[in-house]
Amino acid sequence: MQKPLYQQVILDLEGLIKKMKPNEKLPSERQLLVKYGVSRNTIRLALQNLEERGLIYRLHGKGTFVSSIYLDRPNIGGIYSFSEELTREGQKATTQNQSLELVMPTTKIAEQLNLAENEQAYKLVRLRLANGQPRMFSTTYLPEKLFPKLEITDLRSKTLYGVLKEKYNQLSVIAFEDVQAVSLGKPESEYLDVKEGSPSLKIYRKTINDKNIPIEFTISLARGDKFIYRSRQYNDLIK
Amino acid sequence: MQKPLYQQVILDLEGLIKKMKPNEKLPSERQLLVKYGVSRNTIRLALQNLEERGLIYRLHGKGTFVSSIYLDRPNIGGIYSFSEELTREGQKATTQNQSLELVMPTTKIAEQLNLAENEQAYKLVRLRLANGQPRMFSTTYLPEKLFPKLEITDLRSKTLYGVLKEKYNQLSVIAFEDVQAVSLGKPESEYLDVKEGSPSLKIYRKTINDKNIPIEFTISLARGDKFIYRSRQYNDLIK
DNA sequence: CTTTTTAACTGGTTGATACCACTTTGAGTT
DNA sequence: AACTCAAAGTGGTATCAACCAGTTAAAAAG
Repeated sequence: MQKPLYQQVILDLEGLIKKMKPNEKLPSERQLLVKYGVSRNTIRLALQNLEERGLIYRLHGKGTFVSSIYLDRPNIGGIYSFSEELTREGQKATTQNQSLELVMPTTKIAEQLNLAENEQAYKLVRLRLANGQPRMFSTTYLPEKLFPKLEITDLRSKTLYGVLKEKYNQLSVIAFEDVQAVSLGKPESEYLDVKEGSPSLKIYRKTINDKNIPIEFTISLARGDKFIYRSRQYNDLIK
Repeated sequence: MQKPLYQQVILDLEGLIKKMKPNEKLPSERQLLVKYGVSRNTIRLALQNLEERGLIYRLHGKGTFVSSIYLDRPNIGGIYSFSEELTREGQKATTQNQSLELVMPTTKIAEQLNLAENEQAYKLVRLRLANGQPRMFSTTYLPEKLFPKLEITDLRSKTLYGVLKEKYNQLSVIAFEDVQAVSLGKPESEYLDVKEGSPSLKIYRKTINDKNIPIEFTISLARGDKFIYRSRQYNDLIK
């Protein structure tokens, strides 16, 4: 049971890229095709994947090059993780797990998680703090069928993603996030320890696994004055 | 001078998707191939693009489905291609170029653009509208040495990125963006036609070209009730 | 020697074909 | 009626071939 060819090419090219300098030119597609003994389609599949993840960029008529950002920023393309972001800034991140319960989701949530009529979901409410100060208030929904017997005690020593990965063997691959600016209502403002009506980031996140199946849907509220959302956008759009 | 086939397919499928419900099944690749009279390669190219942009998702052995990624959809976000994203949604995107002047940037701006002590920058102020309604107020700084003799008339018929690419051969590759929630002050609230103190997204963007040189720094304010910022985060795993 | 043109690169698009891996369905068996 | 399993359908991987569209450098022209 061997991995697909294009994934083998990806792995090899990743090693090659790591040894190269930013903006250095990679072998052309036709050279790679000979080197690996595969078709050009397969090479292009691999390159496309590397481009999507920001490791390389391609210029029509010129060639394929190592992206510069990758080397400077180790966390490139990684799924956004609250604790990782904070520890990188030297702050201490803690999480208060407020509650975990099995609920019948609203139609909107069920739609996001691809749940059928009578399927339930876990509702996890968390408060994230930095240096003991509230930063983000999150409500997470997880399909019950994917994570049977999830316990709040599972989350005592591990992060949520750690539990999903180790206990349920669920790997998140892509997260879609929508970010909006809102005014805080009363209950949330109390959680975040700010005045009612304060500006806040409302973040919707939907995470899917490698089978394109949704494994998580989270709605977060973050303090506008203490929280910055960071992202990187790659220019791969059609012109 | 015709658009590539797969892009025509994309446009047509976008129209189809808009009429469908979340999680509804699309025609199979082999059905689409007959319908459009193109090869399966072309169909898959189109579907792959739609999948990347989160409009559809595919399940091995089951089919291709309409994504539920759009939430309330008051607007589609992604500052990166404001006009393209909007026209794709069937909305009419327009830009009012308020002013363009050559200025001596603040140290903060100069730092972002890698400018030396006495180097100047163009300051471009724009108001972006959707269906005639103000959505985003942007102030953009461009290094004068990279874009000599930039004229506001250049922007009459083309987008900013179009001008940068065609007149100056500058290709943006990566944009770093920081997003924050703020309350709008008086002048900005008037521009965006909302009450003072309304929640707003403040977006800092730094764009870098293929030589790793900063070519643009923009600070934007977007209406919190009408603008959603969307991003996609990839995990390190190979799909 | 400078300019122009051509040829040889580069990645981008498209077609045709085949088989693999996973899911659902339905015919056949028990 | 329930079960088994083959067939048909789905997207995923892979090859071969050809041409298009930008870019660059070498050859030809002035």
